[in-house]
Amino acid sequence: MGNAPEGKSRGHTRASAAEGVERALKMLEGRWKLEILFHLFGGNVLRFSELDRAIPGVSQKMLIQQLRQLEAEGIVARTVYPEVPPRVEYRLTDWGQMLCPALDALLGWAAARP
Amino acid sequence: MGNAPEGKSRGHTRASAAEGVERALKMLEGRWKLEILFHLFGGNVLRFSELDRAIPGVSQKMLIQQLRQLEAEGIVARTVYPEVPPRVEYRLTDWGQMLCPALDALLGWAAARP
DNA sequence: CGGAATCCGATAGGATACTG
DNA sequence: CAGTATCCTATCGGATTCCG
Repeated sequence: MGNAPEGKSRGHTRASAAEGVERALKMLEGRWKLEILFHLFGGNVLRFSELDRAIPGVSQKMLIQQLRQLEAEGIVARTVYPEVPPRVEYRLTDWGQMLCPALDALLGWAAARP
Repeated sequence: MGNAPEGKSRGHTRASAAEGVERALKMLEGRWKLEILFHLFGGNVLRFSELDRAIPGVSQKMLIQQLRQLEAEGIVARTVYPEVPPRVEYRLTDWGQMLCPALDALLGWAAARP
């Protein structure tokens, strides 16, 4: 492709790397997603109402919206127990758990700010 | 604080880690920021017009806006040469360069999607 | 060349009320 | 309990025009 001065860790082109990271970031964008994720990291399993109470300021609409998006992306798993009253539990998928070190790298970078 | 099942890599509380990552992500949010960053990674130094041409679809307004935000956050450095016609160059700061491995971690995670 | 200023539509997110 | 549905606002981003 003309010029590739030197590769970054993998064999991506600048364009595809930008797109890939962009897609990854899009999955995490949203006012409440990170807060949800950090409550679920470590294998925690929480019900809708527990998340609602654990995250101050979130509305039910936003909470369910962000959860649904995380679920659609395969980061969060949703389990419905056919009981009455209804019980729904949220946890991270295996892949979702793998986000932790990546976010930690980002946190480390932010902490290194001059 | 009641319960701390087990810490993640560092000594952060869930709340502060979420906030920290949230701040980091906010710096990278914006339609064109990643594309800008990937053009500057590796020590590349580009003029405004070069970035403009290198990033198809971006308007001057958006380009300058995203550049200004990256500059304000200390990720990008802007150098003005008092010539005529004017010349302005953009490059990453040292700290900005350090973003690369963190984004690569994110890319690696995205690539591991089941 | 490297912007700034203005207008304008789309979307993200908040408040509130209602439901199976 | 775990959501829907509706309305409303603020911010984001695009298009265009003008300036030193």
